[in-house]
Amino acid sequence: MITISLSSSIPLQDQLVAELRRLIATGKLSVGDDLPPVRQLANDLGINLNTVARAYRELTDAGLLTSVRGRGTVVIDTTERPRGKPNEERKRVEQILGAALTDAKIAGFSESEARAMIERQIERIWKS
Amino acid sequence: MITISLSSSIPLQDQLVAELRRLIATGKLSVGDDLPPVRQLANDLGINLNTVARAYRELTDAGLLTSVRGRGTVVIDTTERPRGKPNEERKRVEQILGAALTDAKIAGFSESEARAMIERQIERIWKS
DNA sequence: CCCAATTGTATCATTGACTGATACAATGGC
DNA sequence: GCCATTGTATCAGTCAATGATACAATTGGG
Repeated sequence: MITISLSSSIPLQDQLVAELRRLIATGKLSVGDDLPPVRQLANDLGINLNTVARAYRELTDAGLLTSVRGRGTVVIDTTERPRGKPNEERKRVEQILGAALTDAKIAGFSESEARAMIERQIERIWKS
Repeated sequence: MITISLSSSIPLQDQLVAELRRLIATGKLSVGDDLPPVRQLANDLGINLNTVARAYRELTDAGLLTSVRGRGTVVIDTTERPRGKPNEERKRVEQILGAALTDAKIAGFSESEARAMIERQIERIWKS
């Protein structure tokens, strides 16, 4: 269900966060669902448990998950759809985004690779 | 002509390479054009001369520039679109994605709104 | 009630990429 | 030949990412 690339230049933690965001955004994970314990997921993916824990922490800080020691990590929010905005403006921005993503696909990038790049850019643009 | 962000999380060298690629791809730099000496450009941008030299070197290795000690750096090819190096390609695509998302933010869209639009485009581009 | 298993968290060390300071080497004009 | 200009090489410092390990809280079985 969750796949990451150990050889990618994209940090493992970022890849994992992107994967989890994708699962939540696409409904593969719903409110109330339990996530695997950090040790189990870390073992399955072949990475350190801290890397998983930090990914969980990042999404917890973002308000998507909640973690309780000894109990586990649960989905508590599935990010909502956008509210109204001028339709033209949305179409324009969406077209630019679509062009950029199309470029990414033509360049040979997979969906998850594109998602990882998107996460990095969102981090840079909205959170720094 | 060349602008980079000192506070960005994207490495300066990568930003500079992307900028130079952009100038070459858009015809702002043509075959035979001289690039600024590494020290001058470094001084203009407020960064280390090595960072500029490494960016030049990267594009030289890619076959777009030629550098001769004591003489300078010149554009020798404007047609090349290397598909070979996934890492370089990734940074190029990431820059385009970043520009699109920056546009979205300037247009007033929130992070979650941007994510929703991204989901829609990914659905369209990769899954249909 | 205890204790052991389970689970997330905190701390410290290591590694590698990025950047910079400085010295070196080649080219060309005078 | 000299020297200013230009790219290159070498070394060091910083920081993010990752990992190894120990700690702390919760749960459930006896």
